[in-house]
Amino acid sequence: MSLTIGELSRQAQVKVPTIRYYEQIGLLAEPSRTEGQQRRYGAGDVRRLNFIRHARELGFEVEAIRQLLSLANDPHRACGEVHEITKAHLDEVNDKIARLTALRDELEAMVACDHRKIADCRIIEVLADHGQCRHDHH
Amino acid sequence: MSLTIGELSRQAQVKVPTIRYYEQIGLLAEPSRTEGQQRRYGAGDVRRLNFIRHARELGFEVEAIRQLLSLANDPHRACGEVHEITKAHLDEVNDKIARLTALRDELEAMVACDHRKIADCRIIEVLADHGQCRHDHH
DNA sequence: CCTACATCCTCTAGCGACTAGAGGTTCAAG
DNA sequence: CTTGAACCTCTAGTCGCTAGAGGATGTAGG
Repeated sequence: MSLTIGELSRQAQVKVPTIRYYEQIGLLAEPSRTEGQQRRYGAGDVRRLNFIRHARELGFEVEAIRQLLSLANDPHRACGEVHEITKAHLDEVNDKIARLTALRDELEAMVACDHRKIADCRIIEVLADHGQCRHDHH
Repeated sequence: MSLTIGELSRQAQVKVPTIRYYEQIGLLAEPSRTEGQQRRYGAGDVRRLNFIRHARELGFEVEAIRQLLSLANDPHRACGEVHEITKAHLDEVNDKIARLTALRDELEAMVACDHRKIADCRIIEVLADHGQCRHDHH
C-alpha cells in the first residue's frame, strides 16, 4: 500500500504544502520516493500525520509535538514526561477557555445592542473603556 | 499633557516596539514630535491604544480593528457594520470555545492516566486516534 | 553648564507556522 | 503515445509582532 502526497493529504486532512513543510522541519520522516522523486507514503504516515494534525488543532506547538513524537517511540519509559507536557498544556487550555468565555460574554453583550436604536450602540465604547477606570474601579 | 512613547507604553500596556509597529501599519496616527524627533502623545492616543489592545486581546485581527476604528469616527451611521464585525467574531469565538472544551476533556482524561501504571498511558493513543474513529465516537 | 545614562530614534532581520507562486517533471488513464 | 492532473524544488510572502545594532536625545545630579 502506498499513497501519493495528495492521497495522504486527503486522508489526514492536511494540505500538501504543509506536509512538505512538516517534512522539512523534521516532524514527518522523509518518505520513500519513486524513480521520478515523487513521495510515497504508508499507513504509518497517515497515523503520524493524524497525530500531528490533531495535536495542532488542540493547540500544541510544533516543538511540543516534536517532543511527544520522540517520546512516543519509547512510550513505556517516557510516559511520565508525556504526562508532564500534557499537564502543562492542560493548564494553558483551561486558561484559554476562561479568557475566551469572558470574551464571549462581552461580545454577546456587545452584539445585544439593538441596532435599530443606533445611538445606543456600545460596541466601540465597550472596547474603548477597558483599562481606563472610568467608573473608578482600579 | 504630553507622554513619551515609554509612558504611553506603560499606560496602555502595549510594548514600545509594538506602538511603533502600529504606527507603521497605520493603526495609530503619527504623533507630534520634539525637536529631536522623539514622539509625544496625548490622552487621545492612550484611549485609542487601549481600544486597540483590548480588541487584540479579544482576538480581533488588525484588519478588523482598522475597520472598527474607521467606523468609530461615524458611530451613528456605522453601528450596523460594527455590529456585524462583532457578530462574526462572536461566532468564531463560540466555535473556539467548543473545540477547546472538547480538548480539555480529552487532556483531562489523558492526565488522569496514572503514570505508575506506565503501560496504560494513553496520551499518545488519544492524540493518534482522532480522525480514525476506533471507538466509534463521532 | 556639563556629564551621565536612561530612553529614544531608525533600520534590518528574525520568529512560528504556514501559504502562494514560478517553472519544470512525472505518472497513470485513455 | 499523448494528455493533463498532480507532482517536484525553490523562493518569497503572510501576520503580528520581537530583537538587535548603532546612534541621537533629553533630563537629573553635580
